[in-house]
Amino acid sequence: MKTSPAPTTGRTLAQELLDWYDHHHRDLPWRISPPMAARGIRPEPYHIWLSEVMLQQTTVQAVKAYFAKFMTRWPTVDALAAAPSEDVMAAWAGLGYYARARNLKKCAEAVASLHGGRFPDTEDGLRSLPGIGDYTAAAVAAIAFNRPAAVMDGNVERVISRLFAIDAPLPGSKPAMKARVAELTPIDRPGDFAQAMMDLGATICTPKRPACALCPFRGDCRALDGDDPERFPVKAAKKEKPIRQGAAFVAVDMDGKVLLRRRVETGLLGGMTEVPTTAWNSRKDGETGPSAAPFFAEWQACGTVTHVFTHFELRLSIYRFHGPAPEGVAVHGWWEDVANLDAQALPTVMKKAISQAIPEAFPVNRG
DNA sequence: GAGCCGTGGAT
DNA sequence: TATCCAAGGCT
Repeated sequence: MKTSPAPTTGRTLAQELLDWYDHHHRDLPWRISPPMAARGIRPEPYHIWLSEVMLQQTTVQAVKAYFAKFMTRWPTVDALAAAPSEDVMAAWAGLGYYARARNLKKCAEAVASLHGGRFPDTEDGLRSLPGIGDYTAAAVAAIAFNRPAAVMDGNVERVISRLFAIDAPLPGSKPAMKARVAELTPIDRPGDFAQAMMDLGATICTPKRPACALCPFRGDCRALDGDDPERFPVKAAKKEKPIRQGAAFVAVDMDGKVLLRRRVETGLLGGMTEVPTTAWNSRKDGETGPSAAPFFAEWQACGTVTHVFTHFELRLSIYRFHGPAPEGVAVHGWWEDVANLDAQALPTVMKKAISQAIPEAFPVNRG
């Protein structure tokens, strides 16, 4: 057991990590692996940027299919900039945090029109673009442009907080932790260092049951010295989620078309497609029943759908109608063929609501 | 600075 | 079942 020490010098730690990365890095569709990099292959900034935005608060597993879809449909940032917003939103549907998709489009347009289709190659330049914050600016600068930027995400926070046994709770301790990262980041291979820290956090230095025996920092880790790595990082307590309730109305006309609407551009599910719903509030369900439907008809109750958002839980009562569409009902929306619902920008909660009323709307072809 | 902003997988 | 939380950004 070490008594003092100061973990070894920053350069040594970085070297230990890079050696580990050379052997244990993950192969990812947007990544240039060390052997490829050794042959002079550089990452494509567009690919790094797109993957980083998709990966914000989102798992690698979930991102892979979306990244492939975007690569096929929009191979360049110019192609993405020229795409209709509705197409981009529909392609993003299901991935969540839809402000990312709106900003993705804005960012692509800015790069295409203001920068000639090339991403800025500095942290500050990247940081000024829509949807690119501290993390993404540093990540793209380091990975795509080999800039020695201090990259800190949730993985890095975990690794650093354990390595130095930082007791101060997040997010307050973030600046101090970033300073540590900056000290450790090597001048050569800053991009690989950043990716190595994140791979380490994702595969070895995990939130639960970290595989410390396999960690390149096992001889330097203060948390491991203390015998309880899971204690880090220390985080501020989070508050509980309120429950909101509402009703959703799935209307199907005589041609088998469903009444849809587009949500306002900002806020929750901004710019996405929905079926008509009441407001989502905390009142009792009886006050938001079929009397709030988009038109008067024999609405049939068909159960409830529960969906958990980031800061509240939603309980939606679902109502179904099948019959001739009243005149003028779709002035603020449109009737969409059930067979074409997959091409719409429907967030998951809306697919759940529609599936409750029309079980065959989204055939379960998985598994 | 703290609240808002999705979703699905792991434990 | 409940909880956490994943390559965060914007206001």
